[in-house]
Amino acid sequence: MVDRYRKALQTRDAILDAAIDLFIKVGFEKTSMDAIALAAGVAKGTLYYHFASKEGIIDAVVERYARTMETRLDAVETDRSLTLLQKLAAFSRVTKEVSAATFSRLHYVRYVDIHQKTSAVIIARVAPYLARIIEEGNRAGAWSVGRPLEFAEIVSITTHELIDPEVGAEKLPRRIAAVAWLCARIFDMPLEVFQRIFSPLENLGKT
Amino acid sequence: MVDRYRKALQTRDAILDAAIDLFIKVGFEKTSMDAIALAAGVAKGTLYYHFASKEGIIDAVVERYARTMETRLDAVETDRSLTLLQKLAAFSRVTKEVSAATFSRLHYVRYVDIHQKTSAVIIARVAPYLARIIEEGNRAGAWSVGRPLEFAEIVSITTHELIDPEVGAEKLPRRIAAVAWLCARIFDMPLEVFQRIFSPLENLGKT
Amino acid sequence: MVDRYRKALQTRDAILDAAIDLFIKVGFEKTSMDAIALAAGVAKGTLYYHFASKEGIIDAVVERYARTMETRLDAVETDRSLTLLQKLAAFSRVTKEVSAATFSRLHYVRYVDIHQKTSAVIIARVAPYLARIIEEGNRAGAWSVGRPLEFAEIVSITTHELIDPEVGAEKLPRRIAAVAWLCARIFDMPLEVFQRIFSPLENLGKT
Amino acid sequence: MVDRYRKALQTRDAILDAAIDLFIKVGFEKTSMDAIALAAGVAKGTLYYHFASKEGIIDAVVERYARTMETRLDAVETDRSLTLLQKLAAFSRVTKEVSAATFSRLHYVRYVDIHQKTSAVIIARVAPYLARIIEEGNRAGAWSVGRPLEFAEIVSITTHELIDPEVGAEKLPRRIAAVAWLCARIFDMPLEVFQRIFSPLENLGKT
DNA sequence: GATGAATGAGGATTCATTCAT
DNA sequence: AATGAATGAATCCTCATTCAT
Repeated sequence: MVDRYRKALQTRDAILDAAIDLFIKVGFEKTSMDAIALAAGVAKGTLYYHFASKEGIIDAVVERYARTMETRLDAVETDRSLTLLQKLAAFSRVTKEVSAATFSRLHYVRYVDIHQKTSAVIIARVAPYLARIIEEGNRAGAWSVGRPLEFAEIVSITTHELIDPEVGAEKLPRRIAAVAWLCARIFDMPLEVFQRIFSPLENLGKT
Repeated sequence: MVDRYRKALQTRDAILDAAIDLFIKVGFEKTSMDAIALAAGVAKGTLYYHFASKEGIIDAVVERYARTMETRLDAVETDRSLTLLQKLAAFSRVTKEVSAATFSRLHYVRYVDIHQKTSAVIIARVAPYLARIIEEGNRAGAWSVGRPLEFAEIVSITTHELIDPEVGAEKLPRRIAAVAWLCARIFDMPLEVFQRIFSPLENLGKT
Repeated sequence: MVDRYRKALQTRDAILDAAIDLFIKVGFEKTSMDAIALAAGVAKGTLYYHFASKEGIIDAVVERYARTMETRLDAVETDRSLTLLQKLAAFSRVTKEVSAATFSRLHYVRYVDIHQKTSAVIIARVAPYLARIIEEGNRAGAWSVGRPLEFAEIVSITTHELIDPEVGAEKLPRRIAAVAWLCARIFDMPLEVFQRIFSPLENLGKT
Repeated sequence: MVDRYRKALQTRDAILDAAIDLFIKVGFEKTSMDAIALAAGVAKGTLYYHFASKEGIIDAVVERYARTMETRLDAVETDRSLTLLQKLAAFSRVTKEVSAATFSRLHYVRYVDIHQKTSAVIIARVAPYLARIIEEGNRAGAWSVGRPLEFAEIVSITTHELIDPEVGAEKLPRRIAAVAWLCARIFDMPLEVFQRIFSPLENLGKT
């Protein structure tokens, strides 16, 4: 009973793994269900046993990583040992890491639906974490940033968007520097603070 | 002779008009060449007389509007009667107008290629105009903004990206306010200046 | 032991009930085994425990109702208290009733196999009852009808076939009238006799 | 121009010919679009250039033969050189011939939609011809048949339906004899008249 | 300059059936 | 007696592209 169920979950995961891999490599539209089945080592029909459609697979993929992101950010948010700036740095690091592992790759899947779905996740489920950190700083008098949520959205999307290899990977360092400079102004803090915070981003393209 | 040539151009334009219309309405991928031919009132073969492929049509569409953008921004840039702030406002207004007419609509065409092509145009052919205005201000001592080109890219893409109806049209005013607030900080100028500059953006969604 | 056996029969019947319901609602071809299993509240594998195949289910469905028909018509045939005309009326009534409950519905299942199987049942297992009544009348001198079996087939199929809602329910009364008129001629009896016999048919469509 | 158009019509007809052939041989559902294309000697895409869908092909097939039927029956109806009985015989012969060539074959295509579509054609577009002949006879006093249209429907469908090889080809002669006997009674004419009229039907199964 | 008939590879989805448990 | 995960063959349809006229 239970074994059978567990086995099924494994199959489901194998499909998801194979799918995300192919989506990233050749794009969503150009990934056929045949290819996914082949890569996952299951029959094509099995795909439809576990997911309603190709669209359903993508939803599952996005959801799986949205969950990962939330779990990681929850840990940061509830960690009382961190200072505000450390939380900011942790936010940047975590989003960068999870993103590097999946989101940022998903982002380049040549399919607008995915693009929109990941953007939506970032806006709705990631940016709020950053916003809450900013608000905390506002209350504590560490800085004074207007429109925390909207600002968080801008920064989150911008780092997600501008750092697009296709637009020109060589520009990455200068862009990160620009974001750091921008944050320094906005938070009214020394440039070095944000240079340190954003420096890990530079490895992004090298995955 | 010339008439025939002119007629051909008209046909070409009719195809482009029909294409952009359909791309926006139902998306690029879901727009078939048949549908374009039907909407343009020409035979399917005619499409291939004027364009090498479906991809070629999209390139032509993007190019047509990149040209429009450049022409308009050239006029702003060479207008000696404008002050720096007026140029900033003019830049905002022009990009908004042309965008509203075509780019922003193209942007929502559900096809990553278009998305990337318009983003590329904004980065490579629109942002530099803004960067030059910022640099001019830097030189004139009107403000002091680091990394002008990268900053111009961020602002251009951000206004292009964040103001996405699908992400939530109701958030538009607050986001514009956030951008205005951000610029005020960056340029170190009164908030009202940028509120005035960005206020026309609010009508974007209402087209 | 017996309980288990009884339980199994209940499951079998539940499947049959669910199947006939779906066949009638959406047609045989469009009814998937999944749908039957779902509607019957059993697992898909159970279907194959009780029936060899989808085809097997339909045979069982047809057989179940052929049996019902025979049981009812046997009762009519062996009822010595009925006059010939009463038997004729009873035949009409019984076939109509059973048909209305199942056969006529089965008949509209959009699948030729079923259509043929029900027609075959009517020809081979229902018409003979009518034929024997006619022959009895021939022998008794009540009427003189040529080719009793073939005539019985024609009448049975005709009533089964012509009274097809899809062909036009509004024509039903006039068609029944035509059959009555035809029988009056054939049996050489007053029209009213058959008008009375066939009148219950008019409610057929209203089930 | 015109040549191209004519060629297209030929292609269309070739598809229709191939389709009807396969429908009859292996049934509608079991005839794949691939098979039709192969048999017609065209590419699969060509099928969809000429017909919207598989369903569309069947509609075209039915319509083509409905037209044939009408053309032939129009000729009979307007032929002033024929007596009433000759028209009756001609009706029987024509419907038999066209039916033998296509309709009756179509009728056995194992697909309810076709079955219904041909039945509908017989009811709506064939039976009325017979009804008009009967009415003419009623007016002329040649016979007195009640409910001419409904009677025409019954006879048309019956001959179409009962003469079903699958129900038992060996019963055909006896059934035709039964129909002849029935008509003799209904029209109140000598049996031989109708025996002569229906005799050509006996060859039906031998196609 | 324009046409439209023809192509054929490619892809998503359905579903009856099997079988280990 | 019953289950449900897994199968894979089968099928309809889409569509960018070609080319003779």
